[in-house]
Parts: sequence; structure tokens; C-alpha cells
Amino acid sequence: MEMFSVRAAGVVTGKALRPPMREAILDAAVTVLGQNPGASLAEVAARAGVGRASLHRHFPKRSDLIDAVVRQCLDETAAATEAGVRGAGSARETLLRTLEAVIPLGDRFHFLISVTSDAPDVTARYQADLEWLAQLVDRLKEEGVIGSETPRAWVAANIDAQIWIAWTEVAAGRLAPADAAGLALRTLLEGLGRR
Amino acid sequence: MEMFSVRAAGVVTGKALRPPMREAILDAAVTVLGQNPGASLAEVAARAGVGRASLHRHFPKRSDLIDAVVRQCLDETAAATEAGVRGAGSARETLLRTLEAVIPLGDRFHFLISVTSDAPDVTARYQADLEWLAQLVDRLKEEGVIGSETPRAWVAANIDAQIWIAWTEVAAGRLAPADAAGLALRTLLEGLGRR
DNA sequence: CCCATATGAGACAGTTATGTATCATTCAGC
DNA sequence: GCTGAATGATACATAACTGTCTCATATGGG
Repeated sequence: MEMFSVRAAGVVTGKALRPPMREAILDAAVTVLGQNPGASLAEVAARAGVGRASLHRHFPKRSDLIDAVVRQCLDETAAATEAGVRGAGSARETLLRTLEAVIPLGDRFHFLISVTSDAPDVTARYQADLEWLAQLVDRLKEEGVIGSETPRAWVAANIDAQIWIAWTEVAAGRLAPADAAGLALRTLLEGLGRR
Repeated sequence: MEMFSVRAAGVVTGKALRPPMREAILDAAVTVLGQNPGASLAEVAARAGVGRASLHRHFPKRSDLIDAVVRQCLDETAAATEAGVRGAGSARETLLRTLEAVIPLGDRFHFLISVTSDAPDVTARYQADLEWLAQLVDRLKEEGVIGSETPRAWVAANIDAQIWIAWTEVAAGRLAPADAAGLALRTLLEGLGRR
């Protein structure tokens, strides 16, 4: 079992890459709490390969850990969507690039949905993300990619669903990562019907 | 707040409809535990308007309550899909009628997904439902409604997602119940793109 | 009217998770 | 090698939930 994800920024100490314990705990929390929001901190610490006491040193209270994970997930999705927008011309291209960037973060998405945080700035950022998605939907309608009569909420919910489905299928090994975003976009716009 | 759903079978006692406490508890459990699987039994009892001790009289252990709710949800979805199949000719019509019947049970679906039961017969019935859905997908492909190259799991996941999205939108008041199944079917087969 | 049954309220012990504190150990840097 | 900071293990107190029990009450049928 590899304890630390590739994503964790390491500190070069000459030979080995030593990821800070904080990163290992956050990674474990995403996995464990995403799968079971009621999991104990002992489970998170075990998954991270860390003592329970050490977990409490970095995150004194359970809510501190939750908040930190939520914040990290928001940061990652924000960076991913920003990268998706950068250099994209049309709204359709923006959507495709966003799907490509966000689908690998499906577990982050799942965590944000399953866990409720009551920190004011967190909900504000979450609302901002929703607003950004709503504006993308409007642009898609303006371009004629999506029918103007389709409710905005319906479109947004379908985009979220495609992200979740694509990530699940990739994680299950039933879909090649490179094909995920394209299949999701085609399903979103053209459906499953025979063309 | 209406404490008992319309669905709860009542016992006619001359004047009033007096739903058995068991039904009230099961309804409350679907709502409360569906929203937060880690909720305490005290919350379930409060939602049902019942004392916590009375809840334990009907369901001695927490797992007994979970199992009973899962079983009820399976019964309801089975009845709904059976009603959907009855009298439907084509696979496409079967799909539409199934959507019409199942979308109102979206909270049941959500509960079945969010809660894990380890009772052997429950998992067997759950697997049977998945198998039934897989066969429907095959029939849809045979009829040419769905492209034969689309992976079965991808189709099944999309059907589940449409059910969930449609129920959510209806529950939020953003979609008329009568329009839900049709919109879901159209999105499923033709996508959101302008026709 | 009386009685059996079911319920609500409360007390209680057992279990689990949380958060804190202490102590020995390990590891990096000097 | 030495020192200090960080960690792991452990113990502990607290809180919350669970499951059981008892008792008072009400409600419906005979």
C-alpha cells in the first residue's frame, strides 16, 4: 500500500521525498470520510499511517480536520477549473477542458457533497463555484450548444452527475481515463441514443 | 408539519386514520437516515413524533431498523418497476414507465445507496435489481434506442443519475412532477444539446 | 366501569469516540 | 555525538449514543 499520494508535495531532503504528515492525514481523510462521513478519527489516522495523538496535534478538533479537507478540495477544484478555462475559446471547449480537469478530482467532489461544513467562507466559496457553473451554462445556451428552454438547474445537475459517473467508472477500471471527459461530454450533449 | 406520509397504510377506526407507529418510524428513518446515515435514533424518534423507548420496542437494535427500512425500500421499488413493466411493449416504453414509477421514490433510492446493509437476502435482492436493469439496457440496445457500443455500466449509471436528478428537482419545486420522467428520458437519450 | 395493552418519560449501565496529557523514542540538524 | 523537535503509544476524563429497565399514563375493548 502506498501511503502517500503522488499529489502530496514533498520536501526534498537529499535522498527521499518526505511528505509532511499533514498531507498524509488530509489524503486519508478524503478517502475515509468521503466513503463514510461518520468514520472515527482513529480510522483516518490508521489510513494515514499516523498515530491518533499526532492527528490531534495537527487538527485539534474534528471540525478543524473537516474544514481543512473542505478547503483543500475547494482549492484543488478551483485550480482545476481555472486551468480548464485558461486558453479555452468557446463555452463548449471550456466545458470539455473543465471535465478533463475535474473528473480526476471526483473523490474531492464526492467529499464536498457528502460532508457539510458550516464555516462561513466555505459556504461562500461553494456558492461561488455554483455561480460560476451557472454562468457557464448561460454561455453554453448563448452559443446554441444547449437548448435555451432547458432549466439551468437541470443542466447544472447533469454536469455534476456526469463528473461523478465518469470518475466512478474510471476508478472502477471500466473506463480509460483518457476517454472519460469525451464520453461525458458526448453523453451530456447528445445523450445515449444512437446517432 | 405532517407527520405521516400519504403512503402509510392507515387503520380505519371509525373516524380518524391512525397509522401504525411502525410506519411512522420507517418514514422518519428514510428521511433522517437518508440525509445523514450517522444520525442518532433519538433524531429518528423525534422526527416520527415517538418516544425513543417506543422505537426500541419495535426495532430492538439499530440494525433491525436499518434492515426494515432497506427491505421496505426494496419492496417499494420492486412494486414500482413491476408496475412499470406491466403493459409496456417496447423497451423504450418500459424505461419511460419505470422512470415515471421510480422517480417519486427518489428518497428510497438515495437511502439504499447511502446505507450499507449486510443482510444476505438484502444484497441478493439488490443484485437482482441491478441485473434487471442490465437486461433492460440490453433490450434497449437491441431495439436500437441506445448505441450498442456504449458500455452497459455507463448506461446503467446514467439511468440511476437521471432518477436521482429528476427526484431532486421535483422535490426542490423546480420541476413539475408530470414533466419529470419525460425530461429525464429525453436527456438520457438525446442529451441536453439543441436538437 | 374495568382491564389489558401500548406508549412516554426517565434512569441506568455499557460502549464508543473525542480531546488532553504524559512519557519514551526517533530523527534531523548542528 | 548531542540536542531539540516531532512522533507513537498509552492513559485518562468527558461526552454521546445505545440498549434495557421501570413506572406512570392513556386509550380502546369488553
